[in-house]
Amino acid sequence: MLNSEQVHKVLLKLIGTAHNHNHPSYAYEHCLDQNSYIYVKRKLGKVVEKQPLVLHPGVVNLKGEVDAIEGVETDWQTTKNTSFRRLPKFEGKSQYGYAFNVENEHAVQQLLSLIGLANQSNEDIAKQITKAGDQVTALNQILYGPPGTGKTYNTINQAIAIIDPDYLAQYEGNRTKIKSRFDELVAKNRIGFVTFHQSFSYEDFVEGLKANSDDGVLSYSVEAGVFKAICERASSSHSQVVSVDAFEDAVLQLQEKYEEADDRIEMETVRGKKFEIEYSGGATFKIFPHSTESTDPKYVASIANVRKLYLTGSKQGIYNTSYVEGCLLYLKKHFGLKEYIAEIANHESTQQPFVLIIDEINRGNISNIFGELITLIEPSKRAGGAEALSVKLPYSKELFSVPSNLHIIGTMNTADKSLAQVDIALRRRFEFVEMMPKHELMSGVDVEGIDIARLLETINKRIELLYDREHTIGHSFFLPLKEECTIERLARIFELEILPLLEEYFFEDWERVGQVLGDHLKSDISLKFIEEKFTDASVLQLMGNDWSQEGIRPYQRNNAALLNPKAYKGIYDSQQG
DNA sequence: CTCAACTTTGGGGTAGGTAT
DNA sequence: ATACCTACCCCAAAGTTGAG
Repeated sequence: MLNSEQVHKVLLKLIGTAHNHNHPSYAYEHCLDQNSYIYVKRKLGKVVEKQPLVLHPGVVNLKGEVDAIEGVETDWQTTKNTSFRRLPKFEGKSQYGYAFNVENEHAVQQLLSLIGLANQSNEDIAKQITKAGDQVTALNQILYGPPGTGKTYNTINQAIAIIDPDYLAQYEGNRTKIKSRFDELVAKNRIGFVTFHQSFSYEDFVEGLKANSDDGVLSYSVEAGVFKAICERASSSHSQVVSVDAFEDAVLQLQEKYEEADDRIEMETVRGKKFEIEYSGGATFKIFPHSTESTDPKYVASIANVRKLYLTGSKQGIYNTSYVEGCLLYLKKHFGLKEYIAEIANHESTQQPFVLIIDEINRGNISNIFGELITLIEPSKRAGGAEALSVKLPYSKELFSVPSNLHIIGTMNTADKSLAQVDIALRRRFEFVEMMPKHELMSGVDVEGIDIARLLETINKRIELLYDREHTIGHSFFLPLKEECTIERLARIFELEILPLLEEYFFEDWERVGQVLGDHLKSDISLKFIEEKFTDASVLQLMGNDWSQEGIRPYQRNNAALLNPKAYKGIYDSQQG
């Protein structure tokens, strides 16, 4: 059984000390939120043993639930010891709460969460633990695999997994939700997205000179590239950018609200004093306290000071503190501005992550694009790392380093360039994650009797045999069939995507393309996707009897087969031929 | 628009009183 | 002795002023 001092300590631990510096003589007051208090009995210089914890009279509504908690005991008699001084007097008399015995900290915790003001501290801790657990994702990674294996698609998931794992967990599988969150994060500059190509250069990626013509006078300015921009944002921010953004956002909302309302907005100070504000476009809000006679705007709350108070929490050097504080309070209450202090606490350990997605990373010339910065990417050489390194940039002459909260996700198409050919510099610095076709994703998709999963699996097995596994075909080419399950769609996919891809893989070695599609096993010629351009008869007609040259046998696609289900079945089932 | 120096206000904490 | 009340003091917040 806990006595008054122990309960008090437990509450301090669970709720924090923020609001309980003022205690009446007969009780410790603990503030749960703005309108909710609980008390612990208190005797000066002594310890109260019996039923030290006093809860709001309203808990009686939760009688059943409270009784169910183990280690909590009450006779449901309102105590006369400790009045709820925060509650208005009822018919001229103080209101009293119910007194409890509690067995241990856990019991107190359960009581608190029952009152509805769940001890968020615990939830937060739990969240942080899971976050830390998920945070094993490498700083630099490249998703590689054959075309159509959903590499780019997966970078979106990865990026959200890094930045907002809770969101991903919540909406796992809900593509539209995830995509919209992704777009939102891109808009907020938390995620950067670039696609490399042959002519992508250092100037685009890190920094370059940009010519400005000002009335015919040419001048040059250094312009930051994608990479430098996101690095700066990631490092300068740590958490500030996001919070400051949230703050500016809230202020903007307030200003807009004022415009719309076309009238003063009423606010309250910390003590509940009412005052109204006006905004006339400047850097301050004009204050009109209710309890003052003067009507001209004598007082102002500068927005800069509201921001300062928000960021530092210190009232030092801020004039008209009461109103500045009131404004901030209003922003928090009406525009959901979150506590900045809390954010620092949350993110100091797990800095806000940023993500740069580099699509087709192998298409760019790595040493041209990264230049000397390639070393800075290494986790150990990041800012704050063990062997932190920085470099002076050539144009701006600024000292530059890569922050450790920037994740880089690349995608690489192994059909373009096999892994073995990849720039050594990249291989050393990135973790490579293989993405292979997942034919099982297509299982159950049936187009006029064609088992798409089997079809894909068989094609890929043949390719592996004839070429290698890096030139297989991804499942995503066939994904549209899940929506539109028709032979016409399948024919389009083959005609426009699969066949061109195969032709490219095999350098127009048509015979092999045919083999991949099982044409060699089909006895019915009309089912072959690739047919000889000239029949024996026409060769005879064109070239005469003596002509017998091996090897040169032109092939062409047999478009008729594309719409024949049997032709597709023949790919994996030789019985069909 | 900022700041410092001021007065006024009112709520918390306390001691000590009162009722039980 | 305990439970509760309350007058009063103190101090931070609210409000004021004038100068820069």
